[in-house]
Amino acid sequence: MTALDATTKAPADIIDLGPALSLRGTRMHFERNEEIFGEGEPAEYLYRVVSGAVRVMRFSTDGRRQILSFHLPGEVFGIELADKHSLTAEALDSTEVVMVRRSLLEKAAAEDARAARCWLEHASHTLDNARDHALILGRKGAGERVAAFLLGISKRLGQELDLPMSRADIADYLGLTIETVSRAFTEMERQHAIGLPSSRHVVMRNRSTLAMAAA
Amino acid sequence: MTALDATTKAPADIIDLGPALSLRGTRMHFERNEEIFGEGEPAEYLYRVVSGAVRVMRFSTDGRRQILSFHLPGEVFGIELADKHSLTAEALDSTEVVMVRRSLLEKAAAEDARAARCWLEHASHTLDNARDHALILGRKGAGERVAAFLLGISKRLGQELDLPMSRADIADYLGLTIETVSRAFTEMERQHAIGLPSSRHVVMRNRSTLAMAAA
DNA sequence: CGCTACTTTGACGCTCCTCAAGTAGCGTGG
DNA sequence: CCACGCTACTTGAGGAGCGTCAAAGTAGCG
Repeated sequence: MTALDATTKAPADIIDLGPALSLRGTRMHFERNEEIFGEGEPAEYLYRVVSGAVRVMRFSTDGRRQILSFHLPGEVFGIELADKHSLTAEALDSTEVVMVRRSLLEKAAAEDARAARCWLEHASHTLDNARDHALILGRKGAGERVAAFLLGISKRLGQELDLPMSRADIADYLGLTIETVSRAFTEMERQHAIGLPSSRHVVMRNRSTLAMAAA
Repeated sequence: MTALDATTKAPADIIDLGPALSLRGTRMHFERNEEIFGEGEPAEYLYRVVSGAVRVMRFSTDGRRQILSFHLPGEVFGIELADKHSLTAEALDSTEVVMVRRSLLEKAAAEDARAARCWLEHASHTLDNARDHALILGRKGAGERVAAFLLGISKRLGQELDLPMSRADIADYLGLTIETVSRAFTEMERQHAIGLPSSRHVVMRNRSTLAMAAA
């Protein structure tokens, strides 16, 4: 079931972590930049994006922000094992989510080994993404980072897409500054790898050029 | 049960992921720089370090290396859900490990919800470490990265320790070069934050200076 | 004792950050 | 409907930090 299917076909108030793990929850709305959960708060719920988009991030002690992931319609976030959140999640835009009490997930996992496995599978994918992210942050240049970001987002949103996040969000995701991200976008447009009819609207023109640039 | 306890008290050929999950395995020895498992290979085993140390890493397509974690005596690594490893693990030094067939773990998790939870807890800690790592790689300067590394390793090896890894390994863990890591070490010694009687032997002299530097 | 691998140190250059100015898009109110 | 102000984005100039290249120093090992 792809992200797209989830928005269109899945029942609106269900979080579906796999064949053996569907949980009923309640819908909730968040405004642009509104906090969904914050570091240190009790982790009472897990979430699925219905519409809109979400950023998940961690802060250093002196306030610098690292965005760890973006979540688009159909995607699940906020599943933690610990009682308290170690991350902060905010709506990128006016966003609709389904929230399910964590106790329901705990109960399902305790009663059904297949459900526990679905949970584990989700954690495993999250971990794999985090590892790719570390490779990007540790070993790639600015152009490569932005190319990797664009390839990742267009895999989820298609060849032509509206970015739900600002340049500042992209910068904090890629470990760069706003200006560097902006220059990379401009340069890719100049090379006809992408089209930029407006700053948030991206057309993937030459995927292989980008794949090359992402190394 | 701490890492130190595990080397001294735990039965040598047991991998212990928590109160409900102890698995018997077999010992195996690896030489310095020997591969324990490689990307793409079937993930048949999980591992615990008995003595020595291990680096776990991922490569970019053009061969650049990002070290994701180091594993010291008592620590578990190589637990994957996927059938194939997406990472490579190598011995940093002459290293003794216990290996347990993954099928045993799968069986334990399928039969006992508490065992599955232990597995999930391990994944959760791994993920939390990966997130801290992303913050370091994305948003910290060279000095801060090295300080964070030293604090992390001394938390596991004590105030006075022998680094099992080279400057090149530290550089590939922190997203820096050998030279930059070396310069940061020298600078910290100059500030009496650490002592460096030899290049691999570190004495933590002023933890709070380092904690400050790690920001 | 001499080789080899690792580490340190220095000089220089490139990438990306900083600071600053200017532009574009958009909602609000006149 | 346009003026205005706000925020986001772009562009440029200059500088800092880290990478690159080169060489010398050090330690382990046959």
